[in-house]
Amino acid sequence: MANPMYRQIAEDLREQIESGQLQPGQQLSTELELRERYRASRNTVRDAIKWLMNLDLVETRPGQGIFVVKKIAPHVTPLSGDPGTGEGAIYRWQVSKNGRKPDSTVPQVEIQRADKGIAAELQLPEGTQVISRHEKRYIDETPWSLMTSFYPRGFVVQGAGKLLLADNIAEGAVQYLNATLGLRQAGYRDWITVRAPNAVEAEFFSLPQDGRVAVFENFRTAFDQTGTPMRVTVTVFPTDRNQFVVEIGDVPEPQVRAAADDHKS
Amino acid sequence: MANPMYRQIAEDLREQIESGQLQPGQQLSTELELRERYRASRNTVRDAIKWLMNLDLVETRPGQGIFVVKKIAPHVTPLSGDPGTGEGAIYRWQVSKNGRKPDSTVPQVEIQRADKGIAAELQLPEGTQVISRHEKRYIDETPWSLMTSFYPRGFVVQGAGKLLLADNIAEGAVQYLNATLGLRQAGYRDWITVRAPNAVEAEFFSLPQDGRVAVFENFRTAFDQTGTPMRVTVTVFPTDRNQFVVEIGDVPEPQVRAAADDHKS
DNA sequence: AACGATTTGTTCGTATGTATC
DNA sequence: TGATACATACGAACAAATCGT
Repeated sequence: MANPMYRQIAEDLREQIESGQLQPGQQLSTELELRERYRASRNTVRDAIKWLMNLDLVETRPGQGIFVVKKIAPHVTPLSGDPGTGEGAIYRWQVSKNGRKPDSTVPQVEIQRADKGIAAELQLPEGTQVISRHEKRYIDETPWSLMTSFYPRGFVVQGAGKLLLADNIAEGAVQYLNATLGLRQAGYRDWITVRAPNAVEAEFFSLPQDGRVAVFENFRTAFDQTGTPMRVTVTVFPTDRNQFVVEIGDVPEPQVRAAADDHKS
Repeated sequence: MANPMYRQIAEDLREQIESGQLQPGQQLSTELELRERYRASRNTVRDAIKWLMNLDLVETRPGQGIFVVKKIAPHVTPLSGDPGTGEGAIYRWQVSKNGRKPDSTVPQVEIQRADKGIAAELQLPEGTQVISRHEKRYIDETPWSLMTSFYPRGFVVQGAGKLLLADNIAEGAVQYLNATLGLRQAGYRDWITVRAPNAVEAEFFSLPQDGRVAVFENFRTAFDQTGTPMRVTVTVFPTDRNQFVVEIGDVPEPQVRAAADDHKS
């Protein structure tokens, strides 16, 4: 009696879902049937469903019904590795190594004025022109991440003209900048946050319009051999299909592992 | 007209919040006033408020009113660093370096049977007894993270008896295991996921009971000089107050930086 | 292509409970 | 204690999406 009725209904359905009585993708009873089963009004049943939607356990489809959400098999992105490796090539390799099909759009290249955050990372005055290279990435045809790299505009006049071409740089941007400008990527810093998706991101990733499913935002600042920032890459990953690994020091070959939960009260 | 009324109301209020017209912590008009201002019923106004609550922009306090949420100043946890460093000492150092006050409970020690995930990480059979050391951590009196470390039970009979004491290990667990068992922490792997908090976590961190604010879950597996796992640490961090940095290769001194958003459509 | 049946989405009204000041 | 404000619950009506006939 302590809990309101809609929570009790939600708890009951939750147990059925988490016990596997209701399988992912399976349709549950309609609002009308639930109303009868729990002897509650339609609005109360709907409140229970909303609760479960917030927990990302069910989804509703207008005109069809209520369904247990199908969890997407996550992709694990390694954040550590050879500091001198580029982004594009290693992405495809990492994904296909796991037997999945990577894909990405042709880069969309623009010249923009650096906003405060990008300017600070690149150690340039705010408003300085920078080259922005934007790419949408997919795994098994599903939208997976949005990547945007920013380079100082000066790189182009110094001889790295390919940065302005809307085309994949075959040898990778890191190798290309090394060959043309003698810039060696000596290291990078990743800065990981979680936030609600904006409207564009929600649309692209097919996330609910409200903020239920969050996104990772990773700011990667790459430095050359002199410690000068040479690139900032901002990548957005939905948290429902992305995870990260970092390896520091000597770590043996990774093992296959399963998800685990609730280790400690 | 495309959007339902409650969304339009939510959008209007959202703009006022994000433009700074409504400051964090400030009280909004009451449901009654909003009902009159937007000429909508109370339920429609409440739907708009619910939408903003999902986006974590406002919070409601029964008997008081509706308030713009105060964002908590985030703490940034470095995931990279000396692979041989322990957890407890470096945590306090990292936090106080930023001028904030760290705090943590005395460890709560238990002997548990390893569940599937922990057993796999420690490369032990499922159900093997392990030592669990659980600690609650605070920053500036605010609950900040929940940490649980798991060690093989065998460490105790081999001479590392302090692991069973409900007390902070002054020199740090890593140094202690080195001194007693000759185990050197050669490296570790962090595996980062995001999920909805469970009831206990929501309670401890004062998060809403539904899954609106997610938590990071970091599985850290530490390996000794032979490549054998010696510890698994599971730490849970609310995403609304925690961020991470990883540095790979040569990275210059970090700079103070501000948040940035929406770099690319 | 058109229609009807089913199902969820939005909006209103109303009453009562509970928390805070 | 009373007034105020949000929380829960019921009922009702119409809109919009989907599917099968």
